[in-house]
Amino acid sequence: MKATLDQIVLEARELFRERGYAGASMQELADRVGLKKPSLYTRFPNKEALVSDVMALTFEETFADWPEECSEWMPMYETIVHRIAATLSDRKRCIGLHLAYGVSETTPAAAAAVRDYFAALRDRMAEILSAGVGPERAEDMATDALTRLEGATLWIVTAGDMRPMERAVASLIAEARTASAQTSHNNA
Amino acid sequence: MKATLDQIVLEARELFRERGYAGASMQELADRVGLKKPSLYTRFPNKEALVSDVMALTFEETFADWPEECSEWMPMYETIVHRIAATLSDRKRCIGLHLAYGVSETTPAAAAAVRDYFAALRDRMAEILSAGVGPERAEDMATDALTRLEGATLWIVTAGDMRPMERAVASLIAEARTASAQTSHNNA
DNA sequence: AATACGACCGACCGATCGGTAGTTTACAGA
DNA sequence: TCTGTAAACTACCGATCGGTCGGTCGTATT
Repeated sequence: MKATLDQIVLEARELFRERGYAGASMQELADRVGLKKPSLYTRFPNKEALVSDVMALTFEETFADWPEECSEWMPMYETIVHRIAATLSDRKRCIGLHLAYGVSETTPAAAAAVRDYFAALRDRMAEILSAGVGPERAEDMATDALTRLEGATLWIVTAGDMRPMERAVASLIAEARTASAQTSHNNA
Repeated sequence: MKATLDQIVLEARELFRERGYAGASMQELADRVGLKKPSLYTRFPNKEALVSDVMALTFEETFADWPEECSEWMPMYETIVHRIAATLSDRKRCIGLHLAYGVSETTPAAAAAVRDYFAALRDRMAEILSAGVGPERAEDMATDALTRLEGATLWIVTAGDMRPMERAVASLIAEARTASAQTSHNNA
């Protein structure tokens, strides 16, 4: 095998991130991994099938080497917020957001994969937050946290400005602390 | 003229919003406005040139029938936040964000148009906020407000969920009020 | 040595892409 | 009524799109 499956998925992710779903071509993916186009179709039935593998890989990477469940929630929340922000700042754009806008009803499997990715990410963050701020507020807080992290990529993409992302990270962590303090106070 | 320039730009915007820059084709735009493809090229030199017209139209629409400058800042800020949120909720996605991700160094004029659009929008919001929270905090607050509004489209696009957008609007307005109160207090 | 198989590739498919050359049509002004 | 002009048209360009066909090659099994 000239290229492993993981290499292809990694390169596909980079291509989707740069050019979006419609703008990414199987020909360029083949060129990047050093294969001819027909060889790609021995591994993937079609272009759309790449998307779910790309999202699955991205989710796994986000939670690679994840600490034990017995850890305290606040360091865990800080870690995941920092990891997401670091990836977005590093790659200059969000592959999930680009695909979310790029897929449509003509690519239902891809749309489902993107939807499930963000739902799973939100659920994992809500699970962590739940230990600190209670289960009622956790899901909304996780959703809004992703809203701000993803939204901050707008300024990276258009102007190369990282400061909105830095402010988002700082205020998310600060808000989690205050929310936790209020919850403890209410429970006391 | 079978179709006015404005009709074409309006339809181009809808097409870009749905399919992104790469996914939108001149053929489909021609079909939608009831023209043949070559007729489009009598009005626009190329596909890329549509982008700046689309963004200009969108900016003008956002500030159509804008109240006099002598108005109080808080109603003005509420109005613009509500207008942006209403458009995003209504169209289910943001044309600016879709284009921001969709254009690249191969379409520099389009990239510049999108960058300038968001910069101008942020500046107008900062100008309004400046009267309430002071010029130092205004620009960051305006930037972060757009971050949250744009980010909230993620959940509309992927899951049809409007609640994150509603929460973003509510908390933006609430934060503007508190920030204003703090500023008044400091000045007093 | 015969066989079976997965990885790979050259050549090709119909369709569509952005864009253009050359021609017709409709209408305004003289 | 004639004429100039702009808008729209038919027909086409080379390139690229996602995807497929038929076959080659190396290797592992028997």
